[in-house]
Amino acid sequence: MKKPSKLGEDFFHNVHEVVKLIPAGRVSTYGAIANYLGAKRSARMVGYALNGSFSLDNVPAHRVVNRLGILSGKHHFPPERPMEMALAEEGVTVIEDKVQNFEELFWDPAIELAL
DNA sequence: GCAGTGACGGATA
DNA sequence: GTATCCGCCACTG
Repeated sequence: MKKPSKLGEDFFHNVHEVVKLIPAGRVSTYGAIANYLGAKRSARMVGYALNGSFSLDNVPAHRVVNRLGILSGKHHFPPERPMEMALAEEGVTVIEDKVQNFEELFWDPAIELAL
């Protein structure tokens, strides 16, 4: 038997996997990912997991924002490459730390991966 | 084991 | 829109 815990290393890993599945030019939210992983009330854990994503190069954490489309984690990015810039490079318009056209760019794993 | 903290979300005022 | 409170769970001291 594996670890019976709902959240743990698997959760941490799953978050990275889902984030890596986000197509360029699209964005997702902590809540959506948490919901997809079955921990919709643990959106905080998603943010925590993304914090560990800095150990990896394949995790585009800049595509993950809060439900308002605000770059909540921009303060955790290196000043050399802020989220706003990374998103702009992919065609996402960001004004004052907020994703414009958020509803259209929103990518929900629970929906996109369910098809 | 307990308290504080955190890249959140929702409800309430 | 802002402020406050609660819930949820992992990490750190």
